[in-house]
Amino acid sequence: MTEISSDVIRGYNDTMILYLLLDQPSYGYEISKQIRELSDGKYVIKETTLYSAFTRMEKNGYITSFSQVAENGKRRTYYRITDAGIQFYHDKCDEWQLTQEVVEKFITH
Amino acid sequence: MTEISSDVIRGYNDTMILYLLLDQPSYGYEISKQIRELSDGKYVIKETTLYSAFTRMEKNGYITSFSQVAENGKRRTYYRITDAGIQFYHDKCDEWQLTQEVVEKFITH
DNA sequence: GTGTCGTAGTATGTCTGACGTAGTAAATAT
DNA sequence: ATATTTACTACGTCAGACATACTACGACAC
Repeated sequence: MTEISSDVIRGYNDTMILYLLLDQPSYGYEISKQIRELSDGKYVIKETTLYSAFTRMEKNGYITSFSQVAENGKRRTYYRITDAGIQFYHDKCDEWQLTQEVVEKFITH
Repeated sequence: MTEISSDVIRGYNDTMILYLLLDQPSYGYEISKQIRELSDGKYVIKETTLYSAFTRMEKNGYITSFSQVAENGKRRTYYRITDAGIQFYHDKCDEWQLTQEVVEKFITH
């Protein structure tokens, strides 16, 4: 039986970011907007949290970065998810299911 | 609109402990066993995590402690939930609902 | 009579993710 | 001209989780 770590949503920023990279590469500002929109404004990721997540995930091999000049002439750092990143994302989804089940037992509705 | 903090399950140990104190006072070893049992062994709280949660929550006014000699002659530190603790617990339950809704948007099943 | 297991903790220190604060710089809106 | 939006980087702090280690008592086996 898998034991879930107690350090849970704390690490779910990474999962949210990876989800948004599944379809195509993206960059900080865009990811930030998408998280805000997808969550209906309920969750707004802090810039420092976001960019440090990029750094951490690149170090862990879950994403790779490349620099590119956008239509508007600004240079952006884009991030692309790797196979290891996809794997990590799916593992986190499984962990989330387990976590939900556990936490639910201690919640009163 | 309430914004959820990104520091989430990380703080849910407190919620689980408080849940187990709702009915009657209890102590570390017992709480630990109950968490393991209620979660079907999926979550086993670490001793240090548990006892530091007690210290923190007492400081925050969510629980109070008293020492008592048990049937077996051993001295135990019992903890009792306070009104502020009950309030905190319910707030956490609400937060959990919100968090679930948000995270779900980024999870693939 | 000794060793191990279960009970019931305490002490100390480290690590990590989140985030506060601040600053840079170019493009766009007013 | 100025403010706002876009798109970051740098630096430092904090809290919760947890690793490691230690104490102490009772029961029970061998």
